[in-house]
Amino acid sequence: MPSPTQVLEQGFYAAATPEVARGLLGKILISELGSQPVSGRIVETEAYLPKNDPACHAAKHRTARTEVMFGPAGRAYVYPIHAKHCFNIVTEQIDQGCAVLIRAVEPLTGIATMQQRRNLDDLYRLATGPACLCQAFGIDRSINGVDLTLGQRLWLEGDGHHVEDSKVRVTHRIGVTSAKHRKLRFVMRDHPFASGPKKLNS
DNA sequence: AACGGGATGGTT
DNA sequence: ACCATCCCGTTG
Repeated sequence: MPSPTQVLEQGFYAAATPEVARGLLGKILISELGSQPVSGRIVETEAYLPKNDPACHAAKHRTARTEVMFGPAGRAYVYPIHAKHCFNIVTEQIDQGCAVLIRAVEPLTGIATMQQRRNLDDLYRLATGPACLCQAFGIDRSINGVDLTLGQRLWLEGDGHHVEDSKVRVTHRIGVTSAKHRKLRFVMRDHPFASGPKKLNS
């Protein structure tokens, strides 16, 4: 019989950011933001740290844009970039200013809906890349600050699937210019739904 | 008010 | 390699 699913609660997110990023691999992202539910399995994440991480939006100081990053863990931090959006989950304790970026998921359900939203059929590019998955899941800036621990509108679940360390590759972050050396990207090794250069993922 | 860059992604 | 596109933080 299938393993019971469980909504990820605040305690899951209120931990060290790299641990959360690693732990999110294999978890299920579920959106009921539109009329049709969609879901997918997370295959790629990045950690943005509260201290000594110049690539983190909250690195310098608190601004209007990054306000939710300083709020409770388990809330959505959605920011616009290049006329698109990226979806993050706030981590650690209040006032820390850190988050995990969700970079790619493997589509599971609601695929037709995702294909409509993306105006694209190719399953392998439907929700691969942070801005692509936002479009596929109906995530825009109106979602900024939403509590992801409620199991409503947008949330995450574990389904008992265990991701072994041997299946995880840790690399530098994609598209980040500062702190380029830091290994804070977590990706399922050789996964067909991961973004980024293939050689980085194997 | 003006300016420049960006945790992107699609095209050449 | 190029660039569309636009928001945000910084500077004046």
